[in-house]
Amino acid sequence: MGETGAARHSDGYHHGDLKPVLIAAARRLVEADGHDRLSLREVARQAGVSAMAPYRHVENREALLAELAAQGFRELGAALKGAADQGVDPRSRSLAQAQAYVGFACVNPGLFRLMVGPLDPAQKQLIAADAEAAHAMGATPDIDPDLARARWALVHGLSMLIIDGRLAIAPGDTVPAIVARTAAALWPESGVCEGGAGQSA
Amino acid sequence: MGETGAARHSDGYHHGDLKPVLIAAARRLVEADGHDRLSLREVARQAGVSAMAPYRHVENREALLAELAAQGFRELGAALKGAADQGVDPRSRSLAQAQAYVGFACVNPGLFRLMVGPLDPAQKQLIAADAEAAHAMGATPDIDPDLARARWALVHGLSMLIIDGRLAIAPGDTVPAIVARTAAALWPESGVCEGGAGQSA
DNA sequence: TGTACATCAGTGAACGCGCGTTCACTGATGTAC
DNA sequence: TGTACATCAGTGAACGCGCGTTCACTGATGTAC
Repeated sequence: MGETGAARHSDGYHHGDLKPVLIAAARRLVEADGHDRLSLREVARQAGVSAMAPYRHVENREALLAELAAQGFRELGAALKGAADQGVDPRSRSLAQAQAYVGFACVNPGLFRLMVGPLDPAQKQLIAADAEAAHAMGATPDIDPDLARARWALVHGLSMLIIDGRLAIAPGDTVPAIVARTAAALWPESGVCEGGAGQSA
Repeated sequence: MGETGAARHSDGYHHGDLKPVLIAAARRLVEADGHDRLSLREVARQAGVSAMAPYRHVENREALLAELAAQGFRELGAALKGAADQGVDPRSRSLAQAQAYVGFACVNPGLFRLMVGPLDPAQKQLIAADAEAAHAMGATPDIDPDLARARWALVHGLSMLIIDGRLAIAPGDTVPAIVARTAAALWPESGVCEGGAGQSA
C-alpha cells in the first residue's frame, strides 16, 4: 500500500479514491438515463456516499459533466488515432476511422450525446481542446475541407441515426459493416471520384 | 362569433382556443430551452392560464411533446415534398431536398432535436407514421438503399453539427451553400459516380 | 321566450417529490516538534 | 517514540425551489323543454 506518498495526495484518501468512483458512477448513469437526467445526488448514492461528498471533488454538476465529456473526447481521440495507425492505404485508414467513430458512439451513446450536444458556454473551453481530436476525424492534411466536412457529417449522422434508433440494424448486420457499405455507396470503387471530372454516366 | 357551431365543439370555447396557444407556447419554449427542460407549468404560465388548464387539452407532458413532434414531422414532410417538386433533374431535386432538411433543422433546432431524439416507446407509434416523411428523404424509388442511407446520414449529420455549434458558419456563408458544397465534394460533377467503376485517378 | 339543467374549460390550493446547494460538524490521516 | 495540532474527506440536517399531478370547485356556455 506504500506508494511513498510525499506529494501524492491525489489518490487514496482515508475513504478511498472517491473521485474515479464518482466519475464511473456518473458515466454509468449517463448511459442509463441521459446526461440531462444526471443528478449529483444519484451519483453520490451510487457511489455509496453522502449527497455532499461529491462537492469535495467536483465544483458542481456541470463540472462533473464536463469532466465526463473530456474523458469521452480522450477516448474517442485515441480510438481515431488507433484506427489511423492500422491500415496502409488512405482509403482503408479512412474507413477504419469512420468505423471507430461510429463504433464509439454506439458503445457509448449517452456519453456521445453529452459530448456532441448543444454547447454550454461553460464547457466550451474544456471541450474545445479535445474536440480537435474528433475534428481531426476527416482532416488528413491535404484533403479538401469540403470533403473532410462531408466525411465528418456522414459518420456523425450515421452515429446519431443509429443510437437514436432511427436506423434499424437488421439481425446479423453489424455497425462496421453498415459503415463500410455506406462508404462504399458513396465511393463506389477506390479513390474518391477525384479527377473523375464528370465523365461518368 | 358565427361559425354555426352545430357539432363544431373543437375550436372556440368560452376562454378561447387554448390548445393551439398551448402548443405554440410549448414550441417557443422548446426552442428556447430544449425539450427536456419543457415544463407544463411554464407552458401554462406562458399561455396566461392556470397550471391545471393544459390537462383539459393534453393528457400529460409527454403527450404534449408528442403532438409537438408530430407537428414538426408534418412540416418537415411538407418541406421535403415541396423541395422535390421544384427542380427538374434528379440531382437538383435531391440537392433541394437536402437543403430543405438541413434548413428545417437550423430554423427549428429545438423541435428538430425533439423529433430525432432517443425514441420514447410511448411516442413511437405517433411518430412512426410521420417519420416516414423524413425517411422518404433519400428514397427516390429506384435508388440503392445504401446510397439512400448515406444521403440521409449526410444531411442528418450536417444538421446536427450545425445546430449543436460544431460547424462554425463563416460570416457571409449560408446553410444552403454549405449543403451544396458538401454535396458537391461527394459528387464532384454530375451523376453519383454511377457506372464510373473505378476508372478514376 | 324563459327557465332548469348538463356540460366542461379553466381555477386554485395542496400533495409529495427529488433536486442543487448551504452550513456547521466529525473524525481519520498526516505532520511538527 | 509520544503528543499536540492542522488538514481536509466525508457527514447529515436543512434550505428553498419548481415540478407533475390530485382534487374539489366555479362559472360560462350550450341544450331541452
